[in-house]
Amino acid sequence: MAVQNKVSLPVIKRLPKYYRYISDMHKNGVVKVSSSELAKAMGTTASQVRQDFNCFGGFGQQGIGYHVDVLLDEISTLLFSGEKLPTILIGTGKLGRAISGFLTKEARGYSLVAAFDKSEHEIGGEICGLTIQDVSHIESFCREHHPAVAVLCIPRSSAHALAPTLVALGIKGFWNFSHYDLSADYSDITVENVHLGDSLMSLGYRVRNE
Amino acid sequence: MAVQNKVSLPVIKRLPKYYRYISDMHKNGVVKVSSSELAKAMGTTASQVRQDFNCFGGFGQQGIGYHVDVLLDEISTLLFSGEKLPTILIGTGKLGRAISGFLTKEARGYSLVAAFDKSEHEIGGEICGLTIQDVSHIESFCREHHPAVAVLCIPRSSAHALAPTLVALGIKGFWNFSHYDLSADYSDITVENVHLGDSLMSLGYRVRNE
DNA sequence: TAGATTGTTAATCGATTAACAATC
DNA sequence: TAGATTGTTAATCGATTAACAATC
Repeated sequence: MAVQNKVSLPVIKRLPKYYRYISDMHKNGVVKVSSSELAKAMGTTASQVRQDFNCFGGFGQQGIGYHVDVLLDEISTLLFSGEKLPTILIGTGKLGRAISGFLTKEARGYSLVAAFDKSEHEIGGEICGLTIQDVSHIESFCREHHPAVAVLCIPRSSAHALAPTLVALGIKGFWNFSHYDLSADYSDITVENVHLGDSLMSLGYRVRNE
Repeated sequence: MAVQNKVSLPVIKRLPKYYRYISDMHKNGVVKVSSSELAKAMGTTASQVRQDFNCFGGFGQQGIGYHVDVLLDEISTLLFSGEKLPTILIGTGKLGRAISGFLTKEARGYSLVAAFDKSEHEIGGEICGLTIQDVSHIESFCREHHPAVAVLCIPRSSAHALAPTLVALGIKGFWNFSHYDLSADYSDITVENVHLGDSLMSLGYRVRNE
């Protein structure tokens, strides 16, 4: 299985949705599913389902369909295989606390290894079982522990200031809640942007104008 | 100006980013900008900038470029014109608190008018200056106050259970943090999904496999 | 007028959908 | 074998990019 030479971003972004629907089916005891059944449930087309799965080598059997457990295994492997990604949180405000709670309690494949803030008020405090460190210690921490992912819950200016350091220290992935456009300034890193402001603005536009 | 018959979703989703960059330029005293300058700053192409702006009638002057203040005005009008959207929050856990804080303090164009939860522990408490109400009162509240937007910070099962009621009560826009796929089950409503789980999974895939 | 840069049409590119041969 | 459904190739669709005439 698995040829996955350059799978396109739209396909990758659909993987979690497949994972959600197939997990559900598995929980509900569904054993076998066809591309058209899955497509109907998910609101997409059978063609797309088959094209997507075939990006990773194809998980089905001609004439039969897909075994739910095989599908779940394959997609889980794609999404979660290997070591947990050591992750640091930067910014322990309200949003940082909610997000790190989610990451440690509900997400799979990540391990929160440190949290940083610049405020005296936060440093020394506790978050997800970790002691909040002064962000000025971030460089020495990264040199020693080599985290792979950074979660940015800080304002745009701070993110802009910190980004070159983090990239130089070998951070490969950013879960970016700041409004700074990381992807514009760096290549060779992976960024998932969660721009709450952008999201609200486009929602507003559509509610008002559609 | 403004012809905007059916502007495509990719264009709409780019509006907030234009807004951010143009706001910045305005703050920094930039008076005039060409499509190629703006494109370079934003990491896109001059063609796309001009195509995008022309979806809304075109904001520039041939031979000259775009006036930053005109651009900012036009895009602000598109994004924020008219009444603030009356908005309700459902789910006042950690995430709900962070998100409603963002909506009331940092976002434009929205007005949080009520917050609901189902937990005894939350009901009667305070959030963003509002008293948290029992979610069982949501129907009568909506009949009286006609909110336009609902922010869903509740688990998937609750969202699934509540959605038909909310849609029937006339909610037009959903800012959906639950993992329930609203868009699959309803049309005629506008949904902005913030699927944190999906976001983390696709980040993980890319960090591991790229 | 000449240079610059838009607005807009045309070409390209990529993603989605349809079709069908392979095969269980 | 016949029916079903995949894997995969071909056609379509839409979005992005390029080109160029309009015009400031």
